Amino acid sequence: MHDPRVLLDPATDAVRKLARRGFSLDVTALEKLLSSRNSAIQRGDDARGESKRVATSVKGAAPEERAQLVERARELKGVVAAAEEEHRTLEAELQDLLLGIPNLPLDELPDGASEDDAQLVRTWGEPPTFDFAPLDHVDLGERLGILDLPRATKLSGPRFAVLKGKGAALERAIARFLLELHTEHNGYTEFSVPTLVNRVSMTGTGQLPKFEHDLFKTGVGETELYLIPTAEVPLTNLHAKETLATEELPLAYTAHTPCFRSEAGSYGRDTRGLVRLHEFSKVELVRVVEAERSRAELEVLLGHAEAAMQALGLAYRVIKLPAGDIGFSAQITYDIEVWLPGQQKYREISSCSDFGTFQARRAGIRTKSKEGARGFAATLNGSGLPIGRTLVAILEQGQQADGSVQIPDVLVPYTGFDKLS
RNA sequence: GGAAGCGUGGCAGAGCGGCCUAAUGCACUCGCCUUGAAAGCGAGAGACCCGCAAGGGUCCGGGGGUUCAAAUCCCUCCGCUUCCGCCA
Repeated sequence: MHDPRVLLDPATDAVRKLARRGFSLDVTALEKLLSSRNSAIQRGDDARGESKRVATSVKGAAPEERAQLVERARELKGVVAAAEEEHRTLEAELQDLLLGIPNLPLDELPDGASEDDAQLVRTWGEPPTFDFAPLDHVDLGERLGILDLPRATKLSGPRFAVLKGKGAALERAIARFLLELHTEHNGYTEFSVPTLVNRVSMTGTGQLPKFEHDLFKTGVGETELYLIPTAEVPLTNLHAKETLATEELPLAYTAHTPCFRSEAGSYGRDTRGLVRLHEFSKVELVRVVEAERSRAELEVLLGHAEAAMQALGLAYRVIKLPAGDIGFSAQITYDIEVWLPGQQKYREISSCSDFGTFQARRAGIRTKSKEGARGFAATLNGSGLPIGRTLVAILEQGQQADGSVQIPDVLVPYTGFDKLS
């Protein structure tokens, strides 16, 4: 969420920036709403102040004076109530408006709104070449007997997966490897968090109110809870409505959780295999930092995600998304795309974003320096990595002529085997 | 699910409907003292909102009500604790 005064400051250049991502900001409406809200607050404050003074003077007043004072106090009570009511209404309107305005893309982002407009940052590793026709992960997985999609559909429907035997073991191994990499080498603290969260938490990170249709929701009696689409939600909201001392920043948190996505609007895309599921698991990285440091911290975060790719020996490239293609809460996003021989394409495997203070304002994550300076924190997050897509890449990049799959060396201590056959 | 109790400042803990602008202690910050520290003494200090500022307003778990006036009375919701029941 934006600070309306900053948004309206011409120096912010908000209208142009938001237009780059296809959002048209109605400055006049916002200005009008803000100033009427402020004057309602002022009127209420003034009346309440007088009301208090009058109430205090009632006690020692002479009887005839007293009646007059009480009369005046009754009047003021009405004024206060009216001003408060007006404030409440306008405040709600203002919040609705502000909650629907996306973050401002940084100027360094390329123009455009499609994947094709992304800017290539670098590539790492050689896409493997094969002297045979490489299979995709579904064919590989089924031949190896580690993947059972028909039964997943029987259990839950399309876009679910069942892994079996060494497939399940490999999934577990990937998760353990990633967690240990990030906790032992990259300085992250591991958390185990709820995967069902309330509406406030979903609003704090920006999934709500705009993207309700992307979420799975549960309802039992009066209780409504949402299934998290990413551990970003619980990890970032851990510090909602808290003031953090700047000395304890940056915070670096990780968690391995299931993620649930409705995938509304992606009908027909990636219907095959493990690439796009309603439920998958992911090791997520979250950083909470001082506002001025957020851009630099994004490079740090990206480095941690890349370190995982490199340790696994997976060929990938990094792209900077164009202004029109970044998520609602982000001000800049890098995607890591892994080479998938089965598709002969680079496909997204990790998204690393800097949210600036956008989420912190919504969630109320404040900072206070030793000198007493107060502000909002900046938040960042990135996948480090999603287990399913990583498994896809390992299968496809590691496949051999005989249909077996070579397991990356770093995973062998966790799997206990170095080959799927 | 049933019963009872409790929610006050960073923590602990007072608080007859109006002098609560919330006592006191601990912790904290800054002085004095000291070679340095501790102790002692003195002073100070919260958060949020409106305002360029001066300043004003709000905050005793949340919301509502009674009253000229609520931390204090009433209702309701939430959370915590204890006992019972149930349960992995």
